[in-house]
Parts: sequence; C-alpha cells; structure tokens
Amino acid sequence: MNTFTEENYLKAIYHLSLQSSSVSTNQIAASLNTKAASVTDMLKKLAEKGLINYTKYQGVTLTAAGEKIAVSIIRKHRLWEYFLVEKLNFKWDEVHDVAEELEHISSKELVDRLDDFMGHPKYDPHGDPIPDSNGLFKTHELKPVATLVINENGIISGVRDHSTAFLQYLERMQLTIGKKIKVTEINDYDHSVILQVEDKKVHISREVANNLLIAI
Amino acid sequence: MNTFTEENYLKAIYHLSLQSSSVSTNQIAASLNTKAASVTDMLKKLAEKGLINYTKYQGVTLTAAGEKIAVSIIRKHRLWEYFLVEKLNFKWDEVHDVAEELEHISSKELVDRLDDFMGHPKYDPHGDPIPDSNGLFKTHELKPVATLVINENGIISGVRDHSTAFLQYLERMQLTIGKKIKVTEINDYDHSVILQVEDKKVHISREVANNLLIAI
DNA sequence: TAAAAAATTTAGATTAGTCTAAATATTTTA
DNA sequence: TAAAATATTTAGACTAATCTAAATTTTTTA
Repeated sequence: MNTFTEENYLKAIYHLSLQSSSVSTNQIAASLNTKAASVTDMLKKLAEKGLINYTKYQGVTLTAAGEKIAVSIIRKHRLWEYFLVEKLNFKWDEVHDVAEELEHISSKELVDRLDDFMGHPKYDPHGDPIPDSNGLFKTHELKPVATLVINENGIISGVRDHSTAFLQYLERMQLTIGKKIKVTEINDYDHSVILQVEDKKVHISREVANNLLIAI
Repeated sequence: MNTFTEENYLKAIYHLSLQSSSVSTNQIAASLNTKAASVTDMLKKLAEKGLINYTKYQGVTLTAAGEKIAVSIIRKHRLWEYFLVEKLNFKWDEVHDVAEELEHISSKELVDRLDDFMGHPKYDPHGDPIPDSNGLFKTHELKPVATLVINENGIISGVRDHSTAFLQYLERMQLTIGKKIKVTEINDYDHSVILQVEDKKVHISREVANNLLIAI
C-alpha cells in the first residue's frame, strides 16, 4: 500500500501528463503547493518503488504500475463526487474537498460496490469520465464554447476550470451539464458570446467561453 | 484538526473508559497494538491539547472536548457501517475495517447528510447505538443470553464480542439482530444453552451465550 | 557560445509517530 | 513493610515528509 502523499503525487503527475508528455519538478511542486526540494525527495522514492520513470533533471513519466494507481484514485474521486451529488444532494461546487479525502479509502470492494449501487455512472458531476473497475474509460471529445460560430449549438458536457468560483458562476447562470446551448451573437471587440439557453439569453465573457466545454 | 492517530487514541480511551473509570497506559497500548512508550508520548500530546486529563503514572480520562471528538468518530464509524450494510450489501462481519478508515473523513456536513440519506438510524448493524449530530444517544439496556432462565425470551439486540469470527458464527446460526429467541434448555454441566429461534432449535455454548445480548 | 537566469538537486534540520533499552515509580506479596 | 514484580516514563534513535539554503545543472539570451 502507498501513503496518501504518494497517491497525491501520482495523481498530480497523471493530471500534468495530460498536458505535456514529461512532467517537471516545478510543475509538480506548484500543483501540490509544496517545494521543489520536497518533490525531488518524493520522486526518488516513487522511482525506487517502480511507479515513475525518473532521471535527474529530466522530469518524470508514470510507469504502467504508477498509472494504474493514479487511475484508481481518479476513479474513486469521481465516483464519490457522483455519490455526493446524486445521493447526498451536495452541489457540484461543494464536492471536491470531501472527495479528495474519500479517494484515499483503500477498499476496492467498497468502490466497486459503490459503483454498482449508483448504476455504473460514466461521468462525474463536472462531466469528467469515471474509469471502470478495470481502469478503462473513454474521454469524450470536448471543445470550448469559444470555438463555436454563430448559430452553432451544442450540449454542455464539461468544464476546463474546476474552481469553486467558476462552478458557482455557471450554476448561477444555469450553464450546467446537459444543457443545450446555441450561439446567437459573438462580440467582435471582446469576443464575448451570447448564448440561447432554453428560453433565456446568457451573455458570457471570452474567458468563460474558453472554460466551458461542449460535446463534439 | 487532529491527526488520524490522535483520533484513534481518543476513540480507544473512550471505549476503555466504559469499563473502568480511569484508563492505563498499558490498556491503551494493548488496544492499539503499540508500545507503552509510544502511548506515553501521545498522552503528553493529547494532554497538552486539552483532550485528556493525564497525571504521570495515574492513568487518563477524557476531558469534555476529548469525549466530544471520540463520540463524533464513533458516530461516523457506526453510520458508515450502517451505510455499508444497508446500501452496499456488505455483511455485518465485513464492515469494520472499511469503517475504521471512513470514520476519519473530516466533513461534518458529509456525515450529517449521510445520516439524513439513511433516515437517521438509531443502531448500527451490530446493535450499537449511533450518536445523533449533537453527540447524543441512548445506550439501550442489554444483557447476555446467559442470564436468562428456562422459558424466558428476548430479542437479539447486540453483541459483546465484535470479532469477525464471532459475527460469522452468529450469521451461520441465524442468530442475528432482531431475531426473537426463547431459552428451552440449559445444560447444568457446561452451562450451554438451547434456544428456540423461529422454528429451529439452536445449541450454543456458555461463551456464546455470554457474548450475545438481548434487550431488557 | 559564454554569461545570466531558471530549474533542480543536495545537505542538513524539523516534526509526528514509533521503537528499544534503561531508569523510575507503583503495586503486590510474602 | 521491604523485596519482587509490574507498570510507566525517559532517553535516544529511526522513518516519512517536509523545509531552507547552498550547490549544481540546464536553459535562455545577448
């Protein structure tokens, strides 16, 4: 078994790997709010355990074993988030911190039964895919609302920014997962966008349009 | 916030306090599978934090603050056990270890919503009372089956031994919480007891009769 | 392409929790 | 009630994870 800290490092490396193939010490330090020196120490330990490929000064990648652990933690995180929202009536902006704790509960039996209990959901409350008990999942293809042209429509299916502030903003604007939207106007000057959402018009900034994702 | 370890010490002290008013270093060491020297170190720390009353060589008691924490952990433990059995179909002998992990999830909001979700159960799968969100609970009065005389009956409402082995044995014998039993015979020689349970007779040893509890 | 800047690693400490072995206090018992 | 037995604490050490400051390597840039 691995410690919570090791699991958090693996998860951070996994997420960072989705952006750039190799992950740097400083990137990890920033994402975990810790210092580069601490990261170096942990990287040695994880390399020792065969969970990452690490060469001094050259950044890291996960090994198959490391990736498997990372994915299992992400599975737990997203399943718990789904549970919190669907069964316990938490809001989508309230679940992250609790799921950060729950994801470290070790019992695989527990997660698999929880998955059964909820009917094997495919996506979490933020639209992120939930790996199955074998670690398999399909990333559905998404693109920012900002890439749409006038009169194009789509279904809100994910967010690029998972911050509480952004989620609360979307909630307030009724821009939530599953909603059908249509671009009715794009402002040439500031690239802000006006959307038709159900029977309302919603005006969003370019920044919001970049962080709000629709299914392709 | 307190560490998992501190929480485990407080919980252990709480449980031991139910037997004897003051709890000794060795009792704690035994119950946590650790060494007396380690316990002494932790007792100093907990006393420092105002969670226990500790005088060298004199044993410890919980302060009101310490007891409050202990009870909140027990609440979480028992609610999770109930959830695991009632919602996820775990057996009553399978839930302890998972609940030992889940009880340290800190969110009070989570526990209270879980409690709502399950309809505020009063007892966990082993018949132990679940404290409410204010830490209040009533210990229902219980006595061992061994105290019954011939023709007395009662309802199985708890166990004194929570070990997997004992729980599995009871399960196999269909001696589970809520079952109505009647003593039909007591063996003078070994004090073993024959019970009428529904339409079956079950023969149990004195030891089992001592660890199986019925409501008074 | 050599100096400057940035990134990374190493060295040496610190804190939490644990341990063993030795010292001390309390309790038992003869 | 004094010796023996038992319980508890102290001293000193270890591991995991972290930090700061200094040293080293890599990258950038002029």
